[in-house]
Amino acid sequence: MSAQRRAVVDVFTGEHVHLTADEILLQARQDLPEISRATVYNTLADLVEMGELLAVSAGDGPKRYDPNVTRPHHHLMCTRCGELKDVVPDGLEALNLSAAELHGYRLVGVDITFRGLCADCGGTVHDA
Amino acid sequence: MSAQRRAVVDVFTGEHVHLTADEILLQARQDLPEISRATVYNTLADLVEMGELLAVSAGDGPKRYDPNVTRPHHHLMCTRCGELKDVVPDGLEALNLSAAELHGYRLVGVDITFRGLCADCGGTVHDA
DNA sequence: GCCCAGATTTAGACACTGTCAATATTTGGT
DNA sequence: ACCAAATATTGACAGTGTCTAAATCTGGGC
Repeated sequence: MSAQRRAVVDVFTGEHVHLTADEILLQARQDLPEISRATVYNTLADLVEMGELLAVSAGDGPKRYDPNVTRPHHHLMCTRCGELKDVVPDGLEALNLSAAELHGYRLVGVDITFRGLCADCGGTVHDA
Repeated sequence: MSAQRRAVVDVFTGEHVHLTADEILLQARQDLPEISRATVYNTLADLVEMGELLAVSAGDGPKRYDPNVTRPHHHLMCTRCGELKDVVPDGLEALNLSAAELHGYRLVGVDITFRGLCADCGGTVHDA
């Protein structure tokens, strides 16, 4: 394992946030200033392939990388700043598609994204 | 209302598919060959603003535009070709986040995307 | 019918996210 | 130390979407 890959992996140790590739690049450059963008993308792709990271594309904006791969979960996204939180909603078991709704698809999984405003963007404060 | 806007609106009459901006541009050009890309984007943004269309960004690839705004619904997406179907899953009412899971967010809505393979991409046929 | 203000359209440049190919460098085994 | 294979780097490229400046069109008032 090269120093570059270690620098990318190290970004995630202790971090429980969902970073974008660009944020990961900036963080990794604090350890290893000469690391290139392509290497970060390559390493992230490898980590996703290996199952060490989850790539989450929610709404607009760039993909975010989720180091929480041990517990299945869904996401709560701030529609203003893009911040993601992991959540495990209640009532998941009851959710399903009737045969008629399947339209001949072979179902693989389901992604649930709750949309809202985080505390910093006006969450529980007022209504606009 | 200009001829250009009409050409964009006309793309959706009778169509029940979820087109990308590029597909809409190509269709509109069959009526009005000189229509520009920027106008299509402007018009789509206006239609979304007016509530006549829903912009759906599911997974990778470009946004798709959903003319079904009368009935709330969710989506079933082919992870290979990107095709979208509208669905209304069972068990929606039971789905929710506990207060602890809200993390101070003000909840606005929820998007549910079922992932699968459509019939053309290997849906009900076999496993590889 | 003409004119003008405002809205709309256009072309093209630009930005962002991500991918790719060619080349250079590093790594680890022998 | 050498060599083959893996990895990293640079910079070009692609797809999607936005923006700006200039041209054009529209519709109301006369």
